[in-house]
Amino acid sequence: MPRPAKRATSADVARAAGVSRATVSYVLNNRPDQSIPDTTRRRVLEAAESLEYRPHGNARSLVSGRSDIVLLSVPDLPIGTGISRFVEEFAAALAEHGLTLVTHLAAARGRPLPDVCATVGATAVTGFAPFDADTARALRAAGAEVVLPSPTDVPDIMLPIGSIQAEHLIGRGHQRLGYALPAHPRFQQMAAERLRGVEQACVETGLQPPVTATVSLDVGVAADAVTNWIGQGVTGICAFNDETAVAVLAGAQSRAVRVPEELAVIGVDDILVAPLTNPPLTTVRFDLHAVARRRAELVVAGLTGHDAPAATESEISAGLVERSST
Amino acid sequence: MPRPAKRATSADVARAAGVSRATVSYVLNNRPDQSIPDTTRRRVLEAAESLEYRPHGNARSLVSGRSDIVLLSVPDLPIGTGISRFVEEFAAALAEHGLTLVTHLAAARGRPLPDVCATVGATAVTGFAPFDADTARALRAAGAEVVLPSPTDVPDIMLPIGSIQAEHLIGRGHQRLGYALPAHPRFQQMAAERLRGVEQACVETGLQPPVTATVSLDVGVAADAVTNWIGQGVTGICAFNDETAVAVLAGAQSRAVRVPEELAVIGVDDILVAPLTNPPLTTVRFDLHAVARRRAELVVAGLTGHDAPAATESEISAGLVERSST
DNA sequence: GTGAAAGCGCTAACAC
DNA sequence: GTGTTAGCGCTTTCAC
Repeated sequence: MPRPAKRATSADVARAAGVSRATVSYVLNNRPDQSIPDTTRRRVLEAAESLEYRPHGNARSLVSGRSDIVLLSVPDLPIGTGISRFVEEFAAALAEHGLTLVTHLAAARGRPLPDVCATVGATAVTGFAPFDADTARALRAAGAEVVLPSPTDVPDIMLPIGSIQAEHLIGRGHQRLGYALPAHPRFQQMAAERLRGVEQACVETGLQPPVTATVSLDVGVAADAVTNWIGQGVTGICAFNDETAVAVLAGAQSRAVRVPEELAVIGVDDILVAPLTNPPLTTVRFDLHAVARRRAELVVAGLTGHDAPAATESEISAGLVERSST
Repeated sequence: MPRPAKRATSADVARAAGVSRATVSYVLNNRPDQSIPDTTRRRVLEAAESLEYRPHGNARSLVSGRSDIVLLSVPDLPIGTGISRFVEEFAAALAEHGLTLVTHLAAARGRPLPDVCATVGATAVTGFAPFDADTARALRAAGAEVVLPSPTDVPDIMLPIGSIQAEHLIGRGHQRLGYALPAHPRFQQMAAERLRGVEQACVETGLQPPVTATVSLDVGVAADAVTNWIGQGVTGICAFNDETAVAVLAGAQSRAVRVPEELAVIGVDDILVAPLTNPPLTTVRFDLHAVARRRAELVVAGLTGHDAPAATESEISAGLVERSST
């Protein structure tokens, strides 16, 4: 069978079916307000099928003035976290609503976000942290109808991770906590957020604030931190993430500090190797799948003008994964 | 200053500058074949600036018949690998050529790839494994000008990982190797590929083929595998990836098998915790950055019709990261 | 050097 | 019920 070199257009289908382009459009979009006889409908459908016709998204969004593209601004963090998982889940969730995800690395290289927003014609733009007022305005001017999260939104991906960690440790009887900060500069903001949660939990329980230390992914550095913690009577460590927690574990081991008897450690993320450390790492895992779905819902809600269904508490919360390191 | 509610169009700029839309187009696209007086040029530029004008990518590609969108089909693998890193690097590399990356999860959920290709109007489609003839044809019919890798291409992301691992071990005097396969079904194909590299290296050196075992991320399972390997005189293990390698390490430790004296282990990926294991994990790291750039070059070359510059050997190769587990 | 006009593929009023 | 027409924002001959 002869293959059309170029992709088929709506006009090709119309010609093949012996109808007008309007009719093709009606049939293919299932317009309820148009009643098309079954025979015509079938002819159109068959023609479209045999020509392998697919509507041209660009042209369509040009006329509707609204694309189905959602832009995600990804912070240029060192990898190993759940971010990529989030991205994939988010893309899948959006796809179910007929939306297409485009990610943009918010690194120095590459064009500014509003430019990208305009060139891809994004209808919605979202990121991990709220956009500042200027950026948000520029994004709107670039054509974005929905910009999330806004500064007033409780960023729904910022779960009370720190509190969960601290409460777990406190519930186990620990009276003096330490916090292991990551060394990478890009993580500082997120780390501060989580540390705040730990501090809050300490205050509420009448404990002193946690003793912080920056722990790079180096056994020596971690070992020194451990020694210092022990010296200050700290018995439980909340680590920024699992990698940092593994470093603390390694540091403790190198100083012959027993975990969890002398020092309990809790991480965040439940990375694949978490059950394989010695002892197996206790950690906080948040359900990226649910968070991503939730975010997709918010985007869709913003686009349709409807309110987003209230988030089910359990849907977006983080869960403790207890193993033997605490 | 009054903000335009809607995004500015080329016509708005023309009006503000007191010129025609054509002139705006010439100025903004720096058309060399048109000589525009500096005063006019400046007026246009200023108008565009003050209106925050950004060209509308959709409309542009509608007329040029070619979008700047590259579609990446991502296999639905369990995360923790370098895939996400590749995606991010790839997106950045494409962005430098003015191309936009859209990723699509090749999972069951979601529409078939050719559909997605057509709706986003992708000019190029690429993936990790070659597309079969039918899919490739459908993609072309959907408007893709470039489809990579083709079955005849040597998939440039499939580096000779297995060989590198095996050669390292053999170079250290190991005479009998083991291979630790991952448990996850989605990894089987990639694992088979790497295993093949190990087998090949063994054949070339006159060794017996490696003793394979499937090692899930469970200490018990790994421990049994270790015992079995030791029983068969195996002294060096190539693991499918670092997570699997960490499992082997844990298994060895639980059976009091000393690493690397009794059993050497080498992984792949250089995950963040690799230097933190006990002993620190030797691994093979491939430069995702280079691989991604290379892939972007291939796409651009295909689009422009030029030949891609030959890959510098060192550019796309994988590198050994020696640590004390071998 | 600059403007007028056509047209990319599609949808939406409005005729017939 | 279906076809005709206009136009989304942009680029691009082709006159002027």
